[in-house]
Amino acid sequence: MNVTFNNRDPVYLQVVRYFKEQIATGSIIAGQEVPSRREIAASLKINPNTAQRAYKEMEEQGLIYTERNHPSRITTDQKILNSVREELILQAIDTFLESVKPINVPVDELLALVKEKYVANIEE
Amino acid sequence: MNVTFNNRDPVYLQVVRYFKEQIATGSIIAGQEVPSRREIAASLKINPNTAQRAYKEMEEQGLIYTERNHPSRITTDQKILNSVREELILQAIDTFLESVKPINVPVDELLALVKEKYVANIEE
DNA sequence: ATATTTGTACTATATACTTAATACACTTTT
DNA sequence: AAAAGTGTATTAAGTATATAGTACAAATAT
Repeated sequence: MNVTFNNRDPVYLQVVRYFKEQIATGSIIAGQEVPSRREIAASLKINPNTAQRAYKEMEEQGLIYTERNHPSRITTDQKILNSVREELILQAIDTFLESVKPINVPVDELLALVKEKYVANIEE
Repeated sequence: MNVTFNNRDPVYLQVVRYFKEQIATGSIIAGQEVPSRREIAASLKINPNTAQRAYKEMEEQGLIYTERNHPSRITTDQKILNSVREELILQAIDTFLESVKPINVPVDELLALVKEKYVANIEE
């Protein structure tokens, strides 16, 4: 379990995002049990209430389900699971393009820079 | 004056960013007078204190300078001015790559999507 | 059966950001 | 000279997020 928090977004949303990333990469799969609220709070060093809030959010988005007083599990709804990866990528691109839009960067310059930094980033 | 705020970042930082974008695109130039705190607060419908905080931040970053009781002006330091565009672009790319890094998207797929969405975004 | 572990709920406090309302010294305009 | 517009500063209050501490019913493990 390896989550690096930023100070910008609410922690509970960053936790949700972490699970989405795990789903997107296939690191966690349909029906799999997720850590309890208290467990994940301890391992991420966050407050159990914050963990609860994250799980509640995931439940509302249909990512996990919970049977009364049983550990929560990743949904088995393949439709939802399959959409996660695309959702994350497209949303990242959207945010990115919105942020550079006001600067009028030519597409070629932009792609070249992204490519360059992508490679550099991997090598780190 | 056309600033669209999001609810994620502090308003004063979004104002700073707006001025950086204007500098990056050459819409405002070295030595140019900027609106007074009260003026920009009125036109952006934000609190004068928030405007003051944004200007104070810009002053600390060397983007504007203020002679006692005179309207603030864009710096004439070309070194600073020239670095703004690159700073904005590289920071956007950095944030973008950080956000997709955990998903392990192949560079080709990523570039293709960025290109596709870039074009689609312009046509809007 | 007892203890531990589930999920869930509630109240209180701390912090960061924003807004609100003034105030003051100095410059420019009238 | 008076009025309006500069930048700057201070204090107070509101909101969202995170933390802290506690509680309870139900399931599981011992």
